[in-house]
Amino acid sequence: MATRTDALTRREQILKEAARLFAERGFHGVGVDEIGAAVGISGPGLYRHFAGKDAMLAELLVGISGQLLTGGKRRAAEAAGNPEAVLDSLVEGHIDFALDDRPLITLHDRELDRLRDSDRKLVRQLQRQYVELWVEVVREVYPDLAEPAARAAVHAVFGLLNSTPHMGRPGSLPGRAGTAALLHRMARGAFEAAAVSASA
Amino acid sequence: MATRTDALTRREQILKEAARLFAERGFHGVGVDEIGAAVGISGPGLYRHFAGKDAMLAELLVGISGQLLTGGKRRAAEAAGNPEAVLDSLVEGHIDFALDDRPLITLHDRELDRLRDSDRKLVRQLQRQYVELWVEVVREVYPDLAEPAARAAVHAVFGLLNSTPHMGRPGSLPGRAGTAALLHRMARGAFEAAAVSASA
DNA sequence: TCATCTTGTTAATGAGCGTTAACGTCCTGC
DNA sequence: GCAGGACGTTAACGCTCATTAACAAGATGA
Repeated sequence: MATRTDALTRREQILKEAARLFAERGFHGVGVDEIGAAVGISGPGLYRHFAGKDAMLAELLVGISGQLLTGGKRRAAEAAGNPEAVLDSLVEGHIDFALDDRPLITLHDRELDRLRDSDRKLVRQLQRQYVELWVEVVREVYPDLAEPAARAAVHAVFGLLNSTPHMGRPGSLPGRAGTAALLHRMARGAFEAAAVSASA
Repeated sequence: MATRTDALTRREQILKEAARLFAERGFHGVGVDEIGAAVGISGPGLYRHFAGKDAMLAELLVGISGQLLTGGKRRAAEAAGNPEAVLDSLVEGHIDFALDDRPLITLHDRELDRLRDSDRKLVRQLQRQYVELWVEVVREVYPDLAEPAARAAVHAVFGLLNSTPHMGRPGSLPGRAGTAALLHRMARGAFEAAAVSASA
């Protein structure tokens, strides 16, 4: 039994490879044999670890949404009382996630509809809570922003931050730190610009 | 034979419904019978109009990329000599597209991998040209922005503008005009913020 | 030493689905 | 008025693919 120190458990290996493959070719586009092959076992051996292909996707998506929400809440609590700092921390956390787990980010808004009703509802609820967390903070930093506009702005900034999978992999970028800084500035600039509607 | 005035040709009906269904449930997630049913004919009747399911997706994606590029070139030519105006016009055109053809925007960066090699290459080439068009204009407006950063910024703004499908359909938005204006301000604000790296 | 759990394997099953065949019908133009 | 194309229909084929069955082999522990 693989412990904490030596790499990943078989289950975790499978989830990681499945995430990569799902992100590359879509849930329906990848077969169980391929997922098995990616971890060195073949085909139906996966069923010793998961109830089915659907269960892998469900666990991935619920995990993503949960991680985002949990991390967001933690950051909000850490910088509580300082909305500017909370917003910066949320942006930073989301960027880390987008840069470090590109396949998961891709899955996150691409394969949600393939889930069983109950799982989909759960994921949507987690996503909604995450959005609301952002909306609240954004409205504290920019009080002039009405709630519908704030919500739209938050979705737009998510789109901005989640664009990392579309950027060519290696050399065309300013490096990880530079990309993170660029995205951070752009996100804050986008919110700032969204809020100037108060003057009109 | 349906002419320009009365609604859509059968082919166009099919493409429209196929786009909607592909966007909702993914290319592999929707069957030809469903597409047929959506236009009132059933299943294999589609093969009188298209060589196959793949051909529908190919025509949709090539069409999208082509429209975006053509429109972008036209706008660049119309406002030539005034980079600020060109950039605003590009942003406006992209927003119109994102708001009026949400299903197509969704397909655009979701199902590209399901194409035959030749079609995929064509679409990628059109997309690349479109990106380059933006990058050139952005670098004229913000000369301090290095090319890799400009390219990353363009992708990020595409992500921002293409976020419309994630916003709840009707009442939660500030209305079409308001949403368009909001997205426009945010896009410009994001570029502006991207460019302030020169001061650091 | 022997039951048992874990973790695999390969072969079979069965459903879903894209595609083709074979066959009608209506409209059009000579 | 009738040949032929445009446009549909239903039935059948064949392939892919998730899932299950049946079976094996190494570790564990009484």
